[in-house]
Amino acid sequence: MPASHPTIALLQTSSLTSVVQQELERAILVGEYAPGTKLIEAAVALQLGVSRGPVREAFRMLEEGGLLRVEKNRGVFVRDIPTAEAIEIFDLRATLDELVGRQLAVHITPVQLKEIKALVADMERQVKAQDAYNYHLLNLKFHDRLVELAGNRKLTEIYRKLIKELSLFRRLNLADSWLMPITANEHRPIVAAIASGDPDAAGRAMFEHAMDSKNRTIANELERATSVPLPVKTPRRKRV
Amino acid sequence: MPASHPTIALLQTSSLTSVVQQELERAILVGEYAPGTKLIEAAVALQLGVSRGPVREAFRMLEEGGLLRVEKNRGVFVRDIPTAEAIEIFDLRATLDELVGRQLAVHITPVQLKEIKALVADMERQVKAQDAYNYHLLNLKFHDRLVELAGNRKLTEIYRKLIKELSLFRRLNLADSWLMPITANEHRPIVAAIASGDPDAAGRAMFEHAMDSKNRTIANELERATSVPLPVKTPRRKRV
DNA sequence: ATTTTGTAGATTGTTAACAATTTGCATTTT
DNA sequence: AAAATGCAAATTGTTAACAATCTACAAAAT
Repeated sequence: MPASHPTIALLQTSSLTSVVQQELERAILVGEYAPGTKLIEAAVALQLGVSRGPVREAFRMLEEGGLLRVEKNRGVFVRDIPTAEAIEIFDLRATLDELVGRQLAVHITPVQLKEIKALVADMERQVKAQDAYNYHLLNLKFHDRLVELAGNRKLTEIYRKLIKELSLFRRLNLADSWLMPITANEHRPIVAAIASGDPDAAGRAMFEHAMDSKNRTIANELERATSVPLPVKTPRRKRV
Repeated sequence: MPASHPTIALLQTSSLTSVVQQELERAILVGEYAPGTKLIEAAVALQLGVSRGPVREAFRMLEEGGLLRVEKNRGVFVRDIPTAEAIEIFDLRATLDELVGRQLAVHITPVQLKEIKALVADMERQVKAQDAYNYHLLNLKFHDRLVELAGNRKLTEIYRKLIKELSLFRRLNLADSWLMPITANEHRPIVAAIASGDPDAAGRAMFEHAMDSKNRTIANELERATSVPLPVKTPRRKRV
């Protein structure tokens, strides 16, 4: 089977639906559509130059993926992850990270270990440079790569889905830049535990790191919620 | 907000898309559409008395849910979970079950414990009665309920998704009825560990049970695969 | 005989039109 | 003034038609 022309390969794999899905997902994750935003079929269709059919299909996929919320006859909205759900996701992620640590301690190769160490070093450079944005990107990359190296594709798939949902949690992403050095300090011990080949130690290190991250983020969030109680605009409901 | 008339509530919540989605999911999980089966839009639409639009939207949801596989321009198929993927799912489930055990050991109430014990007793009755089918249903219920009682809705959601995918793994469901008494014997120790309040013990019991189930199922599958090597009909691919 | 080519039918991808519901706002009613 | 009522516009739900692609099979070429 010869490698097809790139344009042909593109036409064979991507339908309008899939392109719309990817583009909407990108826009949501990057914050172009904030949580709570209503997405109007016709507007999206017009903007992307397609008809409403593919847009609706993409909506259904993103709904199933946890990024959109659909209210029948009323529209689809970018999901806003409530704190309670974020806590659940954090707990779940901690357990998955524990599994990742256990797997890596046993199966990681020297080459992979080197790659991970390079990421940690890179992050430490961003800390020194006070570059919260690039640190954030590298941190995502670091954890994503660890999961990937654990070698369980289903795990990777679910992990990524959880990360996407978390990114809709109050768009906290860059806001908490002052704890950058704190989280950074936990990365070397994690790598060391993995390198030591002790599954329990590596699992525990990953778990604790995830839970620390959870506690910091939630504490942060609760503080913000109490100090700046911006009035919640309740959307009008249908009359029953 | 007064409780609406049931018919009104139905009309407000369920669109054609959602009904088609649920009906297809039911049919797939119950085995009416075997893994590998091609689903033809027009045929499904005709059968359910709707147009192709809602069917396509339901297809996209089920694709995202892991029950269907879509090949552009060629159709959608009921997914056939390869053994490698089943192994991944089993491993993942074991870790999730471990989390469930840890949570339950700490948080389960006496009433809930009683409910679980009743399920175990019921299963033991099915073993005595040699009723593999009802045992299977109760076993699903048992584990599903444990996850539910762990109190993490995101965990429950993901767990159920994994179970659904597993049910597409060679439709093994009832086939391995002779190991019914084996798995049944592991349930009481699990409940005991949870009741003891020791998170590590309960987590370990759940994890081990899940891994045992994995090993039995995979061994079973491999054996069948080698003893009855029925020729795999390779579908015709497009010429490139 | 095997492979290639051509073509009709089946099926999927996409769009456009129509139907039903909701939303916003002016008007009326209390 | 506040609450109900009644449209018109906006938006979503659904269907039907059209376009593009694939599949199956027959005919032709090697």
